Amino acid sequence: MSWEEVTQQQCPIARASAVLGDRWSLLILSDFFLGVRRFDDFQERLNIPRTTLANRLKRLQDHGVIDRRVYREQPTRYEYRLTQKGRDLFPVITTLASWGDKYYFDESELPILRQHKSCGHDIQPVLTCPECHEPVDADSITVRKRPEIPGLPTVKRGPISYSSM
Amino acid sequence: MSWEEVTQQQCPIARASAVLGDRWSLLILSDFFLGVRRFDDFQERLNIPRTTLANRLKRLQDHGVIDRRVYREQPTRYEYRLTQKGRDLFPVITTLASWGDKYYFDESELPILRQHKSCGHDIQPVLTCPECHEPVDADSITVRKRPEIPGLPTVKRGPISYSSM
DNA sequence: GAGGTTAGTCTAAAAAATAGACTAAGTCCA
DNA sequence: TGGACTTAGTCTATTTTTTAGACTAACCTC
Repeated sequence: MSWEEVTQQQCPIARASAVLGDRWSLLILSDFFLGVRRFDDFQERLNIPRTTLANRLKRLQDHGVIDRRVYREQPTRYEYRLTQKGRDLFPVITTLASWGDKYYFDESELPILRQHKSCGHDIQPVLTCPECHEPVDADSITVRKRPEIPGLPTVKRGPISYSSM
Repeated sequence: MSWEEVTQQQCPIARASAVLGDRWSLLILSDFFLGVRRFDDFQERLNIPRTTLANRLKRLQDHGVIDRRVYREQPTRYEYRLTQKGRDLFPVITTLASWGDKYYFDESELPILRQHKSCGHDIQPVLTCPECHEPVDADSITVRKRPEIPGLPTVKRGPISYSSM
């Protein structure tokens, strides 16, 4: 099974991995959320090989996560911007950063601080239920496959559980 | 700059990418949250090359995200389990799944449904401020570098903004 | 006209991923 | 006793991807 086929599966994580599943894409995205937009800025900040950066930006564009726009004529220069689809990755980057903060840094030594504009606190955002507003974690959620729908592909990778503990 | 060096940076996303930044790790993690624990089950569900799977499980172990335990003697058989550090990746996998659901599936055709045990609703969890409980997105957060601390490495990849719009 | 800026491309070498056969140490069945 | 099955991997050769770093194009500034 080729990587193309894997990422075409009936699985949102597979689709997302087609876009973000490599060494650099999460770091590039993270830099986008820190305001970076230009090729050479990404290249210098990340120390990413130029060829690889060009390929990654191309892929993010192809998937509609960023777009490229002219910011100066003569000579024509381009910069990259997050699309709405790209901005919607904010929760992913943020929860990943919180996890990294928790396991790799002391609380007093966090490299980047995130302040909630409206209330003024430095925060690590939490995942909550949109219906009852309680925090949710792995134990508070039950996953299940959607019922088979005629005409739609079968969900092959649903939840399982082993009989033994 | 080697990948080892990149992932050693003063940046939580870099540290996280050292663990998860590749084609397969997010998919493997996702399967862990669906209850999968055994080598052959991962291999069959994901169609991942056996060598690659062995390497990934090893890396996740090395980083303390999963551990390997005996579940049967004679012959000795091992299975893998998420550690607390691994379970703490739940928000990352969940927000990534929500993003994939939003952009790659119709609402009525989501492959996997997540039900909040306590309130019973099928939900897409939302990111909120732990202080004021409002939802947060990219626009509601201000990022800044931590002040320099003597004895600690400088934060090289802080937020930037360009003068022009 | 020398040097700088910017967004890339090109090439050869190194590293990583892949397919698929193979292994070890047992079990289960007849 | 032998044959098929189970399970968690390893081994090897090939293909794909990544990498370092030089180079380019088209303009600007001094």
